[in-house]
Amino acid sequence: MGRKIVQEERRLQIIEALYACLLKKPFKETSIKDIARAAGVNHGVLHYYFTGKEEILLTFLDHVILKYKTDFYEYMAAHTTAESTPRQVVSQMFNFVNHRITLDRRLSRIFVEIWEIGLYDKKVRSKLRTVYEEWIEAAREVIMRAVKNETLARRMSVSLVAFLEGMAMLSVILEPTQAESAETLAAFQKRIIDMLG
Amino acid sequence: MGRKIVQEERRLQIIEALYACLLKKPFKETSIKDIARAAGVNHGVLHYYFTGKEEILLTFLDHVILKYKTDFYEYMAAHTTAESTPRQVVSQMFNFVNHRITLDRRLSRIFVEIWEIGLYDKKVRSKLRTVYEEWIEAAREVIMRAVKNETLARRMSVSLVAFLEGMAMLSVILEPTQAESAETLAAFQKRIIDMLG
Amino acid sequence: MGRKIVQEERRLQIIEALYACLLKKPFKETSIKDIARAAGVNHGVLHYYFTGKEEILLTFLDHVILKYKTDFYEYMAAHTTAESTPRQVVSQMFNFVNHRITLDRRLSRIFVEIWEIGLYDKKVRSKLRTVYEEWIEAAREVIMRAVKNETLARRMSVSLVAFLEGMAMLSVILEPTQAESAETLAAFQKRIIDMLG
Amino acid sequence: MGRKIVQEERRLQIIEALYACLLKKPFKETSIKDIARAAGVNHGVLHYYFTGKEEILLTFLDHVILKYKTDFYEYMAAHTTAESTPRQVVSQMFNFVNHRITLDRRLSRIFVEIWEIGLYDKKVRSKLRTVYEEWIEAAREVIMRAVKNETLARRMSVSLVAFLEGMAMLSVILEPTQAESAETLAAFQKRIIDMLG
DNA sequence: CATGAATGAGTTTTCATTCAT
DNA sequence: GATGAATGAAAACTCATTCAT
Repeated sequence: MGRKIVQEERRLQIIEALYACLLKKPFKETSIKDIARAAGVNHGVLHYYFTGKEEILLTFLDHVILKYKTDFYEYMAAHTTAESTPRQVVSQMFNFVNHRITLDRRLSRIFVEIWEIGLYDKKVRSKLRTVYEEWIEAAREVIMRAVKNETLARRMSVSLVAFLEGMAMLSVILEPTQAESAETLAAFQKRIIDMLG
Repeated sequence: MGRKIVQEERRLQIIEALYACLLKKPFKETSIKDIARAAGVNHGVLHYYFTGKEEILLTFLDHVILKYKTDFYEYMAAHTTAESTPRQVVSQMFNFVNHRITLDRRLSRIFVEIWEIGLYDKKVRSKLRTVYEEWIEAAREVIMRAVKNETLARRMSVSLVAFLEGMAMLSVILEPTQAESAETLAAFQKRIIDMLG
Repeated sequence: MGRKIVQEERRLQIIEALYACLLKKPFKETSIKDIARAAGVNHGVLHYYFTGKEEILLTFLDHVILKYKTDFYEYMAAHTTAESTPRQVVSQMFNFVNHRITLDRRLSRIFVEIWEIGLYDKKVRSKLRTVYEEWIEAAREVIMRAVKNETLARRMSVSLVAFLEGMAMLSVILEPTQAESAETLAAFQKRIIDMLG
Repeated sequence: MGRKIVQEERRLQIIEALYACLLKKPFKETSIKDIARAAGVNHGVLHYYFTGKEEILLTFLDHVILKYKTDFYEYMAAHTTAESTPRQVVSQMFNFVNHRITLDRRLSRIFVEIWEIGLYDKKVRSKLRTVYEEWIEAAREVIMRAVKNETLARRMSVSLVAFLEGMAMLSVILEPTQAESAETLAAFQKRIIDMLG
């Protein structure tokens, strides 16, 4: 019993160490020993709790995804009610996404890193695919309440996610001020909200 | 005389080999010997023509950027005239960007790879910054002819580039059909053209 | 506990292997793998215990220096007393230096090697400087007991060390018999002892 | 005819380049291309005029030795006559050796380098052996004129050469001022001259 | 379970040497 | 003769992984 919990804590400790490492170095250049050092454990331990570097990354990814998904639904539950208009719901969705995801430059950096890994790693790509499909689907559902057009809602949600991820990438490369990015996001999203009628 | 040409050809041969390698493996996992093998030359040659792996990448990047920039201006010159309306010009710009860049999945993959490298490599990031700034600027100029509003034109061009790059990334991860992506692009761009009045 | 000892033993084993290698090849031509082979360990081990080739050399140097310094003071303690005359003390010093250092051709070879490394390597030169300054100082102190003249004692000790090291070098190049060298050393040193009055 | 001269000039040009290189880097780290660059010629040329790096060094050594030998005999011829006393001759010998050899730190550095090479390279060691034997013999002859004792003269000359080379080495490692070294040399040599009666 | 010593494959880089032009 | 392109062997170093204690 306690065993399993200790195990889970150790694994958590390790994936948090990976997060810290990824802020400094690309995954490829992050050695098992780097992660172990950051986690404050012996490097042998990592091979005990994980089958290898890849599994650490995959587990890390699962945790990040779960965390943001949970946060999203909690946020939406806290900021919208059954009476909220579609525009209000969409607006709250933008609030969450902007501040918790797109404008979080550290997260953006890590995601650019993960996209790249996903290019060549099937398992990572598969997880990313699920994330984006789920995200697009969530957006589509919210949008559908306003536009009532499947195809249009789907396209709008895909475009939205593409735009947001593109902004995340550009913010990492161009390093504009938060304000600049926030304004561009706001202007774009205002258009969308206007379209919802 | 012939010497300089041989040099340039060899360098070209090598960066083309890098291109081929990047379709299979991330840059970090692509060894000098891999590139040499792909180029059909001895690995020592790569150190003769380049100071190291990084310079090969940087040169590759320069070539790619130059190629697309040249192609873009040639395309625009061939497809627009002084009499073209702003909408026609923007429309042609979309034509080029969609088919030659955003929907070219191989190019998209390579750019995701380069974004990631730029995360930690100053020189690469600096080149990327220039590319995106130039691209945004080019789009802004074209858009300005229609909207006559600096701030708006800038925001629209940033949003456009973010959207296109986001679409490129999503197409790499989600691997939708060309048609799907093309439709999403078209729908989005139609909105923009409509906005130009 | 045992861990630290294993570490120290391995390091010792490795620097002893370096000693053996230096009898055969110059340091520059001695590869990490050569040293590993001589030590009977995997080459990776050398990178585990040392940061690189230079550190192995520096550690080796420290050990050699410490060993001879310790031996010297032990020898002097064993062969002289508070009642020994200055001449007797100087004589014992010569005994030690001749047999343990100057006439040890293997040591001489290694020191010629180290001189050369010190030519271009600051850390090695710095260590050599300390060694020679200490040696000159030790000789000066002993000589001072007899000549009571600072300048003279200093010059005599510098000359002595220069002569001894020159003899070491010549013995390496000319490869005379031990006897020849010993006689030259004895004759020279007899002069010095005579000078002490 | 002219051919041979051109050849000889090229070879000279190359060994002078080696001299320049040796002031900066150890021989082992000096590449053929380094020497070629210093000589202002194509690296292929070096393989045309020499069979390899070693032959360049050997030729260089021959030239240095010849130069100093010639200079020495010229100097002695210019500064002594048949009427000069043995003490005067020895004194002039010291003058030459001190200023042209022992106190020339650049030459000393290069000789430390060459000693080291001679440790492991038979041909170089053989040349060095000849040099030192000749030098000792030259000194012995001069000293013999005063002391009339074969064994003593031999020992004195060996000691002298050992001392001078030891001083050269120490000056390279300890980097004392020229004055300090000159004084130590003078004091030592005064003793010798006094011994000559 | 934890530790850290050991392994060995793999990477970038340097360079003497060769050789076609 | 001169040039510089090409070769391939060898170097230092890194690191995921294994395993005995």
